[in-house]
Amino acid sequence: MAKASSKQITPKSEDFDRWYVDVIRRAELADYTPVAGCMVIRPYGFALWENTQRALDDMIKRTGHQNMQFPLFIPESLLVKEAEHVEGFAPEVAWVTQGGSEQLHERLAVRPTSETIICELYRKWIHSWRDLPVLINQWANVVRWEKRTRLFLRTTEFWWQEGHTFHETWEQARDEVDTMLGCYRELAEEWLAMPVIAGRKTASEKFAGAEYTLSIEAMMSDGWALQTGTSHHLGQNFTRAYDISYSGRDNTLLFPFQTSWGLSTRIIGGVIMAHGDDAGLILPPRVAPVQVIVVPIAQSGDAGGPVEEAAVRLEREAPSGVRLRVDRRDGIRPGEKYADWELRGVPLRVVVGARDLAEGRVTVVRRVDGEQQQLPLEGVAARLPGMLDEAQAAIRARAQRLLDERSVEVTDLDGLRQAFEVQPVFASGPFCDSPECELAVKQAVHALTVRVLRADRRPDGAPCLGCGRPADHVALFARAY
RNA sequence: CGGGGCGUGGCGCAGCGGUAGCGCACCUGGUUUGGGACCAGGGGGUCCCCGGUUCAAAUCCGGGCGCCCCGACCA
Repeated sequence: MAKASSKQITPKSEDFDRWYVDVIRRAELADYTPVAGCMVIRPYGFALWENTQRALDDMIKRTGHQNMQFPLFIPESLLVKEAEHVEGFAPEVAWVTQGGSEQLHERLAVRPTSETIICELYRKWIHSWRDLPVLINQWANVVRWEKRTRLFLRTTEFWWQEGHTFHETWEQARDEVDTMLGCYRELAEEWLAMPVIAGRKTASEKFAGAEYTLSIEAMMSDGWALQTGTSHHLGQNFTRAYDISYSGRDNTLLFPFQTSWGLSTRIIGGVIMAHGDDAGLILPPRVAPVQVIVVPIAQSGDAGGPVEEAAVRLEREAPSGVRLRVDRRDGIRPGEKYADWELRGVPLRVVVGARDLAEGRVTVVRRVDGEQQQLPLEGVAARLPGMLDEAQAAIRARAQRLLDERSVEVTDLDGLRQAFEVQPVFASGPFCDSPECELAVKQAVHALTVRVLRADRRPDGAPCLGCGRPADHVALFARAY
């Protein structure tokens, strides 16, 4: 039976943006704050981020990097040394001009990213080819002054990791950039169940100061693209500007090649939009703060009875590593508990009630598709890890199906136009990567962007869909957040 | 930065000259519990701010401030 509308969230199909905000606030992932454009990540949302963080941090360490921490502030003189970089970030930098009651002699930027200060410090520390490679990472918050913000996707302050490395050769930096993009792909696909398309950004979309930028792009369930991780080959642009030089193997003075790569809390927005439905979040088990919710169906006067006994048994028998919780809240009926945990995206629900218990069974319901089964209480706890793996796979498969269904091939601008007439899609087609053709694409379909030049596809001599000259790439075209 | 809209308990709104109300949420007690319960009681608001008009302003007038939505720019 339909309840008062205030208990429900806006249906996705009715208004995707409102659905998105409703889900985040009702599931208590995050909220607005008194600070314009800045959000607060609430415990449930932060637990989701922490699980994501842990998975990525392990990969960062496994690939040989170490964590460290740099200052929040960057002196103006430092920030401006790399021309393209400053120009790119200038409109988004927040400045500190006063400390206590005293005017500062030099403005301090609140870091929008840390390349510049890291270069300044490593200038002191890199002297020899033996000091290379430098492989470091920091988890930090950064500030980019945004005119228009959206929870998780674009806020003035956000949280991320930024990796920074220095290498002897261009090729080593290239390999690093590839490796880390691979980690991001693994995180997105294996942990967050979001299939992604990887590739290189066009000149207009690359990081300010980079030689080139790679990214992974995921499809949200409305067909829009979300860039969920980026990896930049910085060449020697910064190391020359910041005068990081070292003595090489042949005793000549050299500039190292540099990379940087980042993944932010934005990816949480991706998880929400990629998987969620009208009932709320659908979280992949590997990162879900609560993986299994046990709902006891209490009967009046049976405190300590068989229902509670079964709940306790599940708690005790759940294999370590399974994040299981029993919802013992009093005064809330089971239906409301179901709705509540569905909203929060918990992958599995175990319903423990007298009726099933009389036959020695419990009911297990999977969030992603509502699939329901009665299983013997005996041994059910041991089966949870397997069921969680299946749920993870089901979420991934569902996202893959969406991506497949809404991907199209195009060969000319007309085809591109037609592809977007019905609904937003991921369109792929031969592309020459000239600024003129990029503009032509943007004009052909409103708000359309070149997401990436796909790493997994070759044009095989097909003509560019913009100019007709032989294309060097297959580009992914989509509307993007 | 251009166009539009809105500021009234925590949230969503109504009231548009006579001193503030509804739904949800919240608190207490009880009955309930296999899909968002019910009954009874209760707490909570300088009606965004400043000024003006009036016997009387949430309501009318002037000026601020804040926020949201739609467009141009962006992880």
